Amino acid sequence: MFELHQQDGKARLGTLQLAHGVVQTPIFMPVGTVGSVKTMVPEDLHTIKAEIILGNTYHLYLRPGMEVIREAGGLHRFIRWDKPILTDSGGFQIFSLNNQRRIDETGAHFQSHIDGRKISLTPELAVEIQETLGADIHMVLDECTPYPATHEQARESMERSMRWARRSRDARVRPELWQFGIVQGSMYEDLRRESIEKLTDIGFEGYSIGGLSVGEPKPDMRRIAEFCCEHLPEKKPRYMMGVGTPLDIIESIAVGVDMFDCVMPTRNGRNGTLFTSYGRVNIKNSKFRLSQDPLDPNCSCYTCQTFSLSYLRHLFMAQEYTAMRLLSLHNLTYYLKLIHDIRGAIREGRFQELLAHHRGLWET
RNA sequence: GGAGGAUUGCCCGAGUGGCCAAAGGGAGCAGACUGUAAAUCUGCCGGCGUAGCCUUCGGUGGUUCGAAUCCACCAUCCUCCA
Repeated sequence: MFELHQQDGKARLGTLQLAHGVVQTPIFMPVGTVGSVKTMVPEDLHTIKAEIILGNTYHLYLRPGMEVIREAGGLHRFIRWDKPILTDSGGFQIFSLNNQRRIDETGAHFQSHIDGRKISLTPELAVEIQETLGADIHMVLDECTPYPATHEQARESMERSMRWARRSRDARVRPELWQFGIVQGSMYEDLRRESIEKLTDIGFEGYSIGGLSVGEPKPDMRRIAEFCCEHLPEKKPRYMMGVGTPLDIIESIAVGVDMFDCVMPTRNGRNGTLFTSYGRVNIKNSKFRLSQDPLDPNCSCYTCQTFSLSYLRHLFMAQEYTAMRLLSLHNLTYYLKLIHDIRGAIREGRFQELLAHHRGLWET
């Protein structure tokens, strides 16, 4: 169940009681698409206080395949992560692999990015896979509507996603595992509203806001996030999928979002961009060549407690695996510390203050 | 002593009369990344604020309307024969 404990403005403090444990909200969930938060092992994730991580239906279904995971006794046991897992349905792959898939009423038909073979993902199969994985929370199969979309395109796409949501709900056989519906409707408030009505009529344990951060201007993203939160049920968790930057997360919490996931801390870490208490850092910059300072003096992570900027830059330039691991570790630590600080600020009624600080820090 | 071959921008390397400030790669510099086809991708990379101009392809001199490209000599390196 989801318990709402406290609010500061629209920012909410709550807990999710899931099959594999309790999760505090707001929460940031590191992304581990193929059964691994890239470069991290479970022990690292425990150290940085990750409470729940993501997996992906499409990727895990293709490789290693359900036989392997069933044999291991589910995804948790397979990857040795005993805390909650949320899985995405493959809906985002409909969006990101758009030139090698076909979509019709039955579902999405992909050409595998691994070996080219054809695979079909229906709403029912996506549920079956995710229940086999044993995800504490799984997503209905949806179409992440590309941006820009005309009102008509957005309506068609949203309505199909809503029909799929119905089928997904009907396909469920393990009620102890949560299932979230996903709001679509692009940048159109009437469509978003309609989508919310359809989903709440069906009834889910929580609701995701999908189709954002797909190239739209920031004001649109903020507007739609706020609009959705105003119309979603108060007593259910709200998950903004795939978002985002530190500022996106705080701004979204400010309008009432509870859950987030994003590849940004891990991918940007691997690509040399770091999030710190004083803003963004590109570790490649030559100004760090001789610096004996830590990456972030206000960070408690192993990377910042141990190594100099000079050494981290060297590792990155030399393309050492260690660089990717240390930088991912730092970024994830930053994100989880951020969310922890946000919770504290909500609890103590100074969320607006924290929000203002981060606007100043990132809006440059 | 003789016979061949080589010398290109930070490095490697293509280029054998104009389409060459000179392919390509590396290094370097800067940027991007939002439910992960990502240890990926983009831009810059002789000088001058651009159009354009200026100085470059071991050195010097020459041939030519025009030379990194042809000729002569010099320098350095490599291979083979004595």
